[in-house]
Amino acid sequence: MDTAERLIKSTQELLWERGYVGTSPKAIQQRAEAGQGSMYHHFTGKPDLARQAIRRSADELKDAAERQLGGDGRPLDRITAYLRRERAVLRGCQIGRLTQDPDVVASPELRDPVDETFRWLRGRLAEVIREGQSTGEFALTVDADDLAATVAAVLQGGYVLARAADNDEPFERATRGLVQLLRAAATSRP
Amino acid sequence: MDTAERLIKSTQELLWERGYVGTSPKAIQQRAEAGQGSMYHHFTGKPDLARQAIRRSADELKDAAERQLGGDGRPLDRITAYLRRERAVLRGCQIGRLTQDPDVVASPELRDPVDETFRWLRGRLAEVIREGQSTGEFALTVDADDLAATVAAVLQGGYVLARAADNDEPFERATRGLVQLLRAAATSRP
DNA sequence: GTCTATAATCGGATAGAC
DNA sequence: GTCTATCCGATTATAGAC
Repeated sequence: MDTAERLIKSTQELLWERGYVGTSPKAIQQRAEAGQGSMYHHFTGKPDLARQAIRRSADELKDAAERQLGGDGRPLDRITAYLRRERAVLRGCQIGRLTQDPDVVASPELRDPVDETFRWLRGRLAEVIREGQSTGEFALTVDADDLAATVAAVLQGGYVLARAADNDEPFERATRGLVQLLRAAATSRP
Repeated sequence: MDTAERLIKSTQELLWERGYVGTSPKAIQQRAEAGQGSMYHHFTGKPDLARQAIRRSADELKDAAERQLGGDGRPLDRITAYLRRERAVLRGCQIGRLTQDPDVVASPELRDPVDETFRWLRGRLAEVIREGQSTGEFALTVDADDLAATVAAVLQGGYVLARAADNDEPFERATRGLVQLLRAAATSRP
């Protein structure tokens, strides 16, 4: 792995662990085992490096989500598989955590990939839900775009609750509660 | 309002806007219109001040939640009222945002009030849900503690999605989707 | 209680040598 | 491409005067 690549990877990790305001160029350089000169040769500065790291993380998140959502099972099973996927819960979401960073939301350059990622995720979830509505697996009484936002929110909120408790349990409860609700709602009479 | 009080209030606001790592003693002093000497006279340092500010915010959150959850309406209506309460969505949750702060989760002193707040909230929601299950408003097929976590997670995740989009819409969708699911699940046949 | 002075360290870079 | 030197402001205090 070359220097520029190591710098991006280190920045991804630090943004995940400490956020943008909590991450210094020096910390990035040390983790990447690169000198200051190298960093400022390959990137114009911290915002530039962060921009590229965030784009990389966004792509990784989309790929990982598509692995469950794009499967060939039934829609409800794919959503359930996505919710139940093995996750490092206490680390939180590398993209979602950036929404709490004042410097990220204030900068269009940094917020754009975050915005785009969740927009894509909600759209993709809504597609799967609509598919399930056409087969009768999902209740027709619930708007697909609303429900997609609910599913994405349970994950993001599950991370928040787990980190507050320093324990995976609230995350597991939140996702399990949602799956139970989805199953119960599927068989409902409008 | 005396100086110590203004310092706490300013710290609450800054923790909400910028988090712990993003908030400096100097910024707190300026917002409170207090000098350095005053701040270090009343508090031992930034962690002490943050601790007191977080406790204050936690109490405020609990009071606000209890206003809807402790009403005398039907359980489903109280949960719905809590979800639909007027909120400054784009500001996010003053307590939830702290879970993304590395220095907060690393310090028991600072994380404890956050943990306690969400523990209380989930417990309170579970009580209301159990009440609703006994009256048939909530499906018995769903575990009350799980569902309570789901409800809390939708709110916390709704904030995340809204801040990513710089728009209230995803929050409104997420909460609306949950309300629709709750209604649909209530009438389900196990 | 509040003020000003002082200080060690960090943050985020630029400049020029190699 | 990478290294070292240098810079200026911010961070998080402490000390002592008023």
